[in-house]
Amino acid sequence: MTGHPRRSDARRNRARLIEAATALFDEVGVDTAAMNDIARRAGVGPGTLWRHFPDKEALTAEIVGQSLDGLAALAIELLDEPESRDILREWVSALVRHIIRYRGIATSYARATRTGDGPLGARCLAVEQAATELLRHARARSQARTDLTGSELIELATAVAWVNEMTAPPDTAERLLDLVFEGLRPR
Amino acid sequence: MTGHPRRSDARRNRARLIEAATALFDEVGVDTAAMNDIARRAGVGPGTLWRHFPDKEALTAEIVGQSLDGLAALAIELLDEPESRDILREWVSALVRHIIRYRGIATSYARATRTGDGPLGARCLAVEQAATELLRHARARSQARTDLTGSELIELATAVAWVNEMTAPPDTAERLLDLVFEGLRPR
DNA sequence: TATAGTACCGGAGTGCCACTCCGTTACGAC
DNA sequence: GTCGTAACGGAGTGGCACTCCGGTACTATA
Repeated sequence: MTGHPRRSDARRNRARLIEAATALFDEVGVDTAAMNDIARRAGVGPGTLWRHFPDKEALTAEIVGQSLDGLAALAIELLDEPESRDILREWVSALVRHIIRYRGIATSYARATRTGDGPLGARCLAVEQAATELLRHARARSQARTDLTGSELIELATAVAWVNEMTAPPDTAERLLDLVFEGLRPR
Repeated sequence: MTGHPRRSDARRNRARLIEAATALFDEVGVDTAAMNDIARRAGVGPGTLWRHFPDKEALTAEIVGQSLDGLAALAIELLDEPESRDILREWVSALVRHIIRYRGIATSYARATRTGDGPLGARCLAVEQAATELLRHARARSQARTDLTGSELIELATAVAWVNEMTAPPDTAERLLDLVFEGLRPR
């Protein structure tokens, strides 16, 4: 599946590109970071960047993918935790923090989750499955309404992350999550 | 404040530009519509478009502003309705539908609401005030939790509208609004 | 360890975008 | 009618994601 092993310079350049992109994404956000800047920072020509990653989303997926996989793994860990903890809420918080970490990524997520294809698509589906699993667990403990689906949960989490990206204060997200979980009506 | 009356050709071109932009925004969405295309459709040079509207957001504000004002007005109307109706929920639905109507507008809204300046800013502040007023009304009738603020309500509505823009089915919004209003927990 | 074959590289180039500048046109005050 | 100037048209700019191709350098083979 992975085909022939790549040439040594190709491997080296790929590593440099990922390193440069990670740094730039952290500094200025995914949507602001220009592909040419990433290439220059990696000490590599633009053409090289585009050969390694066919479009910007592919590069983004490479950078962000690992921590996305981490979210699916976190769900499995949490399912083994003691009963008392509200693991659904904890996991959604982690998801939102993850999206916020890379500014400008919420849009890519939403699109990838919807279509399910592209380099991000598969990972987003895995995250959605994790959500469904956590939801089943939470429902059994009366911590979530029974008609709520995994994709709805993801959609709301993504939406909260997006609006938090837009509005300056970064602690808004937790408050909004509280509102979404408990509802806008009085209890 | 409005200065000298404009020349006749200037007034005519401005009207044509607004007409063309409205049509194109409706057809392809605000973010996809290119300024040059709007100018060509209006039968006007690009320079003319840019003199009338200093940037794309100014044009957007002009097109979208009227229905935004309509939302503030709608709030006042609703406050006179009979007690039985859930006017907060109705108004938020209208807000979300309004944002969805022009694809790609949620981002501009979120930014304008946050900063409060720019041509959209003032109108967004008015909408936020309307939300605060409706919230006061709803709180008195136990239809909203007491610690919910107008800006939080707007943020959540904008977030739902945005995620609905991203995910294809346009009827998602009402379902997500239901979830947000009632909460993800069992009642 | 020289050489050939080719995987890979560098960077100029493309098309589209929002946005600017300036020489020219035509409106309307007199 | 004529003149000052508001307003116009459109070529131009810089930055973006993305492409193409002539040249470079890695590695399999001897």
